[in-house]
Amino acid sequence: MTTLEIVRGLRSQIADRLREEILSGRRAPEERLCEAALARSFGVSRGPVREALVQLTHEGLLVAKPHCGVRVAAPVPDSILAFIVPIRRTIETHALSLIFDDLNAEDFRAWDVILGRMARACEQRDVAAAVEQDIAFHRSLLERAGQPDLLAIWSTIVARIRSHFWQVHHLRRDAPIDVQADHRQLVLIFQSGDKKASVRALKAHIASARGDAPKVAPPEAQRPCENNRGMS
Amino acid sequence: MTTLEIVRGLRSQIADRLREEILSGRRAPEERLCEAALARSFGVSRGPVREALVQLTHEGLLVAKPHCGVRVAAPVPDSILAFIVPIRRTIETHALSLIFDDLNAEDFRAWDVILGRMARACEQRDVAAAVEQDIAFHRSLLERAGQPDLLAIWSTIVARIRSHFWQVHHLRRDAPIDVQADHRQLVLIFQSGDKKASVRALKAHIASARGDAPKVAPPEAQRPCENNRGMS
DNA sequence: AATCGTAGGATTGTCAACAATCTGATCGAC
DNA sequence: GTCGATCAGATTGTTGACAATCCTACGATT
Repeated sequence: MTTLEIVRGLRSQIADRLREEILSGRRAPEERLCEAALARSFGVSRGPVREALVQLTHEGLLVAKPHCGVRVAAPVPDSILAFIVPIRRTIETHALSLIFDDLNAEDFRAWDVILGRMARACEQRDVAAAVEQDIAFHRSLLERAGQPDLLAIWSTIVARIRSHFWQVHHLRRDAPIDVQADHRQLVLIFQSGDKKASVRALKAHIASARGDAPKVAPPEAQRPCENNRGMS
Repeated sequence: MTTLEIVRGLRSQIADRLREEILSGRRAPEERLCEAALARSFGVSRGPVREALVQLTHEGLLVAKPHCGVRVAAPVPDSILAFIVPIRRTIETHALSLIFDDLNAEDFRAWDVILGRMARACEQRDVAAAVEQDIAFHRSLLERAGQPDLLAIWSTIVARIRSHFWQVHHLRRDAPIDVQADHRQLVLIFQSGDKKASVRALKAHIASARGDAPKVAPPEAQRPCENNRGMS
């Protein structure tokens, strides 16, 4: 790790880089990750790498077997995805309800920063950055709610949804969706002060099919709820 | 770590012991945990302790601040508890639906073992053991479903519910609830082969301590069910 | 007397080496 | 020819020491 911001600790940095490599598809599912090799490639010792692997294992991107190292987890099946997206929606709308009456100028300023980064990412066709900002936006809702437990559950769910989001965007090489416009409109509704409408809009936002619902639904998977693409 | 089973790795053992200490109340909320002190008390090096702390942080029992170590997390507020219990219920009933038609003699034999341990724990007024077996029973449902992602989300939720369960039983010194009878009856219903009735029974079994709270959206429409005690 | 700066101690972050365990590949027996 | 045991190599699990950072208490200054 030659020259990187030193403020966040090697564990976090390694975890971030590995997460990005896995989600972008550069690390294939079932691939085994060797601690020593990773440590060498990052130019660090095995200690921080081990801790990062523990973390990513808990995030669901890796699976560990004692004395046998870790492997990249298989992608989340669509049936599970369809099942957990509504849970995510429930959590986020709940968080929004909690914070809505306290929203102030600073909140909207923070969202504006995120929206700016999102717009730039969309322009540059940077899927990685777009996904990150998308998640950052929704995460900010949860963080603002000040409920660490809610955030933890949300994170566990989103880690699964994120992988699917990446996967879809990686297979299809066409232009990244302009998620920025959607989110900006969402913020505008929040700004209007209409709580009910805002919750409704967020609910629709998370469920929105965005035109490209996966028509490749697996044969045996009967979707218990409406089709949707989850993220963004 | 003087004489313990050596098969599971120090990290898991340390994590288990710390979890038990935290949940039982022996470690007060906001208490700071020092790596070196823990390592000394367990008789191991700091490496495994660090990894265990990373794990418990992800489980929500600890909160970490860079360069400042970890502190025991504050207990989960009742409002959050009331919100996440229905989510847990949704996940478990979904898992039961998935596996129901595949249940075989071996599954029931495994449950019988758990029920035996649970009965013994109840007899001996061993809250710790009773909770563990209770959770083990429900976890087996998720593990049997063969969906690691579902299990991960469930674990995140249950970690929060568990702390509350422990807390309640620690404050009230009266006899532990006879959770064993409840679970045995549940298994009997499963054995009858009536899927609908089984799902309904499980749904009733998992109810928030303060009556049913918010509706969670996921798949099957939810119907009101009678109140019941918290976990178990 | 109150506040700021500073030094000491304690704690976390990181590293390189040792010990235990597993994988797989070769070799021999049936 | 197939199956099982054995052994080398690689990989993980663990350790103790070093470096960086932070918290606390003390003292100087206004």
